[in-house]
Amino acid sequence: MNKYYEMLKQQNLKKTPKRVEILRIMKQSTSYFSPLEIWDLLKEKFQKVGLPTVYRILQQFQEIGIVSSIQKDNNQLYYFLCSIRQDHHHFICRKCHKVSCVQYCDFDNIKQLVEDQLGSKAETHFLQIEGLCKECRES
Amino acid sequence: MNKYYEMLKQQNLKKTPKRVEILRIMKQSTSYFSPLEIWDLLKEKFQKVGLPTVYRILQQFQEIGIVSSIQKDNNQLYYFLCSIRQDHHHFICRKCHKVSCVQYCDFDNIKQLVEDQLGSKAETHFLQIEGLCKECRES
DNA sequence: ATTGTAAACGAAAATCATTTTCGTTTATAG
DNA sequence: CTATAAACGAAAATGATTTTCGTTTACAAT
Repeated sequence: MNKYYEMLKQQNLKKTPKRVEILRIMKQSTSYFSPLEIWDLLKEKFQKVGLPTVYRILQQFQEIGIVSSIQKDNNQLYYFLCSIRQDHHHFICRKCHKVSCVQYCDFDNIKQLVEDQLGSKAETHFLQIEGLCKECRES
Repeated sequence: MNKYYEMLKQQNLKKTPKRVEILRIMKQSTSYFSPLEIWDLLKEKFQKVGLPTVYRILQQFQEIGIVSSIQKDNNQLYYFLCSIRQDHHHFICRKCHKVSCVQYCDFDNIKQLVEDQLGSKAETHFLQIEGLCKECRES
């Protein structure tokens, strides 16, 4: 966890009990979480904790690169622990909601295609893959 | 527009003035629209038109494949006209919000990578590319 | 150890996009 | 022309996310 505490300190974010517990919760699981789910789990440890606190912390974690978010059709926020800096993408299991990093990025090729086809300059891209993870497809 | 009217008829959706006008508005532009923006433009033609109607029609258009939606950080809905059936992806200009289709899809390769790396079965994927379009980068 | 201060927090309310309900109107097939 | 399923508007509901603000806390400096 020291890596995360360092990242917090570098951004002038304090190592508070709520932040520590949210990190602990997210480290325990490979799934993505909604703010509400995190809140429910936080309440097991703290008698007083507000939902806005959860939203704030998750946003901050995303800003400093501790968590990433996934996109869903219902347009709600979901977060999972991922602080890999290298370009990569995520595979999400439809059934168990596990998130796995996929070491793959075709951005150089995409950039060139966009340049050739449209004359446009590609700056960022977002790729998300969904399906059934190894465990879920076997059961 | 006949193509769209055919698509409506096939799904038992009537060719109503509101649907016709929304199609006309979206055909006029290469940008994506929020439901609110569509509503504002609709109100120029109809004195009485509800925002839920706009939401309903855009949802239906998406379901039958007349429009696609894009993902933004603010988690709001944005739609643009696209009824290409072939696998492809979209380039979005950060500045003018124009959406262009990119004839490219690496899904077979992604499927194989996911299989090899994770043992998981990729079923769908979502790729969105952002940057500056030809016109905006030149100005 | 004490203190000053910026950061964090909780509670409550606000915001705001989106959806639902329901009674009325309309498109269109027969 | 009529029947009927679909569409619509108005109003209210929903529900996720954010803001405000007064209080508390972490922690660096003393």
